[in-house]
Amino acid sequence: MNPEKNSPKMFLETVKKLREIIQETKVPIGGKLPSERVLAEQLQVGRSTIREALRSLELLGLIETRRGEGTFLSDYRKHQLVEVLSTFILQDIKTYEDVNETRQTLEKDAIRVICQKDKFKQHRIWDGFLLKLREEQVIREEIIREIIVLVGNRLTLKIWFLLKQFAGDPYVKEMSMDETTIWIEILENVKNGDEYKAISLYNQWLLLMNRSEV
Amino acid sequence: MNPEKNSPKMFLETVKKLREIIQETKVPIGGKLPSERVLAEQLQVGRSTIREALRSLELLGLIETRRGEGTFLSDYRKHQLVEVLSTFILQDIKTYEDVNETRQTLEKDAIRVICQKDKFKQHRIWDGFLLKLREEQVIREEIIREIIVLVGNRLTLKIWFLLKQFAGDPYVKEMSMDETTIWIEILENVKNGDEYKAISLYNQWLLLMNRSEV
DNA sequence: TAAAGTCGAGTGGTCAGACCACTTTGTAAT
DNA sequence: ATTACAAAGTGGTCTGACCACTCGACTTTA
Repeated sequence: MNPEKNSPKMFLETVKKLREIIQETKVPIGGKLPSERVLAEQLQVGRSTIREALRSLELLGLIETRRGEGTFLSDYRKHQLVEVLSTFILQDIKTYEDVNETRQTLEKDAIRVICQKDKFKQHRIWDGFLLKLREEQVIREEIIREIIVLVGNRLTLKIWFLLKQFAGDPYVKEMSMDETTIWIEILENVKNGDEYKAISLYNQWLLLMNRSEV
Repeated sequence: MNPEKNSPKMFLETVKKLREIIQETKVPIGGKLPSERVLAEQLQVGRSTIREALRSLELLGLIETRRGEGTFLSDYRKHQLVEVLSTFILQDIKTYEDVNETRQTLEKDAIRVICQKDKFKQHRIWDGFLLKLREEQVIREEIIREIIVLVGNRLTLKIWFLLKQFAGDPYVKEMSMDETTIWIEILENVKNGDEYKAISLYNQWLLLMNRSEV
């Protein structure tokens, strides 16, 4: 009747412990982790258990393994996760809509915040985008990302980035004339700090996207 | 130079094959998958490889395993995407500020959406909350959660719920008189669908919270 | 006959040991 | 000093063996 021995989901415990090790030993991104055999002895578990945990983290893109070399802490902007999850999750259209809605929520709020902060109003980045919008092709994603980056909330940025990958997104397509026009207006209102107009235009853009997406 | 001999991550191949099996045999949600031993023979790989793949999917919340029973396809609506991702996303973002801001973004948007949807305006739930607010003690968290639930975006709800846990949150404390007053006003404006007033009051509440949080 | 108890087959959880393929490193031969 | 080769270390995989647990069929019992 050892409650600690009961340990349901040993491998989940291992995942947790691995994370602790990574944090405590301050492994830098790209840094090398102890070998599987060492970890097994260190955590007093079998190598297979260690491997199950490591493989899970690998599928998440948290770590990267190279045969003959070792296991390395990876930069977690890997896509494997998205590919796997999308086939399971995005089958459900409702979920797909949820993702889009949530992403749009973050984008709208970013626009609002930018409009409210004085220091951003005269930011020369807007003029740069306006120039690009009028001359060359710009992707809406670049603009939106720039806005969110400027807000400075890294958590929002990361969530947005992940959601963007999940959405089948029309973000990478080239912009139509109508869209370009709208985004020029949006940026001009952002420059002036006119929150309501900017949001209103963003909503117009969403409607435009939905129409053309049929 | 045998490209097929390069063996690009057998276990990743296994993940893919498992996905195919699940789709082809049309395993329903909650349905049982073949046992690990059967899968191993079916895919002509060792059981350990199968397990590494299954454990990865389990960490993602795509499957559920019960010792002595088997492996089951879990409801992808309650996937652990957010939980898992946030675990490592939040580890390098210690800033509570980011967490709080993001959560407030979601809350504000929920309020906006509720105000805009006609069918919610006369919802009797508001009257219920108003009654409770005036008589007994209600926790702000309940109100906010109810609002987000009503919006109906499960992803947002999950993210919000998670953020709430990470934030040191003052949400569970009892409400002061001032707060109660503000929330009564918020709900009344929500009832009337007055988006701007509701948001404005919410912002007032945030200021109040920041002052008293010193 | 019906209820209770027992046992075995099947399942996931874990471990140990053994290879393999590959990379790095150190050493020996040139 | 350079090169060639062997050894050690690492992840990748397989096998077989237990354990703990669940469930259902069977036996026993009232």
